[in-house]
Amino acid sequence: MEENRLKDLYLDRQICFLLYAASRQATKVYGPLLKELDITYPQYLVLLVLWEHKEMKVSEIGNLLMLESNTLTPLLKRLEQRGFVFRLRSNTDERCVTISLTENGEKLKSKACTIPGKIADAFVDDSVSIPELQTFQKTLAKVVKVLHEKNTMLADSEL
Amino acid sequence: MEENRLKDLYLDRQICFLLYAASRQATKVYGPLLKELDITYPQYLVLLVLWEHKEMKVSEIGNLLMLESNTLTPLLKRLEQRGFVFRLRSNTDERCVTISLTENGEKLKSKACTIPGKIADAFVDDSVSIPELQTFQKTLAKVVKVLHEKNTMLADSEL
DNA sequence: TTCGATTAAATTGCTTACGATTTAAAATAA
DNA sequence: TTATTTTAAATCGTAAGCAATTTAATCGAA
Repeated sequence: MEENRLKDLYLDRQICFLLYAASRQATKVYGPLLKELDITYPQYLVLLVLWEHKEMKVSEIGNLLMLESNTLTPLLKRLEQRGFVFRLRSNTDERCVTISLTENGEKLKSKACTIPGKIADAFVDDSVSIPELQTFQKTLAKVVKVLHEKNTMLADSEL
Repeated sequence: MEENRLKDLYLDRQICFLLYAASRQATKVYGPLLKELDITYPQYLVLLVLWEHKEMKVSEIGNLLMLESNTLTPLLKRLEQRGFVFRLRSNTDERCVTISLTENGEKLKSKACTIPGKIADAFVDDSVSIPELQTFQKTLAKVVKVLHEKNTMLADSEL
């Protein structure tokens, strides 16, 4: 009985470890590609948001990436120092900071557009078919949603 | 044509971002549970390995968790300072360091055995069925394997 | 046996992550 | 209007991660 529970502790059957490992391995696949642009994976994610939306508040970027200002502010300052983005405190609401792309930041988009294809190639393998990956992605999206809701619910209940 | 490729850049359809988000959200679910033991998630993973294997070299832990000494050494030193593990340089091969549990480290296991059940509950939801999660876990394991092989292959080819 | 390659950990430097707190502005209530 | 609360970023401290390098021990071929 108790022994059954202890078995659950074993590493190999834990979905959370697999997510943790998958995330790090996936990020590592980006390594050589992002190195050519001299940016990191989280920086790439922020740029993806800006390439799509042109201009966003820090909190809006945070909502999309599920990151908060304690992570984003230093990251955005680094992107600003590199000359990829502007950080401008809003006139209408001085609490907010609007992030927008510089010309160089905009230019990076054309260099980055070959990346998704190359990444997709890394996932395709004899052992994992495309339809399997599509099903996988759907469940993954639901898992993210469920966990995120659980976490934000928990955080709210503490106020 | 080109525009098609650019669409791929958009965030919402990228499996890598979902993995990145899922990993962080999953770790966050552990938060309150691990806080009671006063350990972090990566520390918990190392302890899982030791609870199962009693005694392991740093590199063996690294193989299981896909982490290297640059991450593990500081983490293990922290576990040592807290009195959960011993770090002992091997007599037969002084390059290796053997990690083993202290009595306190062993004791933590009984406190931790309720964690997996509680985590599993967080994944279960109306929108994600148990069979769906099982299928998901199988693909996830394959994805980790494929990506990891790709990364280590890439690293080896650079020597 | 000896010297060059390999291996295991550790170290260095930098960038995330994130809990907790702080600061300042805006919204709301009194 | 004024006081209180809420909100958005920023700040602080700590712990991962990881590329690149270093240190020291072992292996292996000449």
